[in-house]
Amino acid sequence: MNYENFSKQLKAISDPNRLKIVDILSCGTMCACDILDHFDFTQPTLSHHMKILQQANIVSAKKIGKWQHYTLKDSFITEFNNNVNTLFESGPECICHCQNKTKEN
Amino acid sequence: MNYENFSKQLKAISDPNRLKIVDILSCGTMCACDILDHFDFTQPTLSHHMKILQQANIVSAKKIGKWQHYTLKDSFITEFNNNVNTLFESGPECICHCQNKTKEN
DNA sequence: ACTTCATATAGATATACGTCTATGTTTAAT
DNA sequence: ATTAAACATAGACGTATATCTATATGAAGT
Repeated sequence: MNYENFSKQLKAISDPNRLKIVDILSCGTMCACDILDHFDFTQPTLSHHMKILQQANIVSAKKIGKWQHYTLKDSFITEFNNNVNTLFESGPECICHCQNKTKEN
Repeated sequence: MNYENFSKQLKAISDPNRLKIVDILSCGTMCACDILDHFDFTQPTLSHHMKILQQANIVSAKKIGKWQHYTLKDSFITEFNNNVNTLFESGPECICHCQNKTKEN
C-alpha cells in the first residue's frame, strides 16, 4: 500500500472541521454558503478548507452562477475504504510477511 | 458523531510513518527495535510516534524485560470502522437531516 | 455603469508537528 | 559494581497548518 497517498487523504480529513464538512457532504451536493452555516469560522477559512479537500481528490466542485457546488467524490469513498481494509488486514502482501515474530522466545 | 474524537484517531495515523507502523502491527505484536528496522529515523523519533499512537488509544504497550511489546488494539479497529461507516452513510441521524437541499431551485 | 452577493487570494500570525542530538532510566549480563 | 542494551525524556529547530483581516474576482440584478 502507498502510505504517502493514504496519508494525504487522512491528513485532509483529520481536521475536525473538514471532517464535519465531509459528513455534511455525505448527504449530497451543497454550496459553500450552506456549508458555512454549520460553522463559526470565516468565509476565507471555509474556502481554504474546501481547496484542501479538492486537492486531496475528496471533493469535486462545480460553479453554477455565483454558487460553488461541492460534492463528495464516490471514487474517494471507494479508495478510502479499500485503504482502510488493506491497512487492518494481515494479508500475504503485508509489509511484515505475517511472521508474527517477537523476541519472546 | 464526535468529530473531535474521530479527528484525533485520524491525526494519529495521518503521518505516513505512523501509518506504516499501524500496518506493521496489523500482523501482530512487535517490539520497538523490530519496528525501528523498517525505518530510517532515529530511536527517539520512534519513541515519540509510539507515544502518540498510545495516547490515541490505537496501540497498547507491555514491557517484558528490556523490550516494549506493542499491539494494535482491537477496540481501535472496531471504533475506527464504525466512525468511517457513520461518516460516509447519510443516515437519519446525519447532520444535514438528508434534506439534500441546494440553491438550484 | 454601479452595486451587491458569493467566493477566492494574499499576507500575517500563532500554534502544532516531525525530527534531531544529548541525556536519563531500567533491565540484564559479566 | 560496571557495562551494555532497549527505550524514554528534554530541548531545539525548521516546517506545516488553521485562522484571521484586507482585498480581488466574477456573476447577477437594478
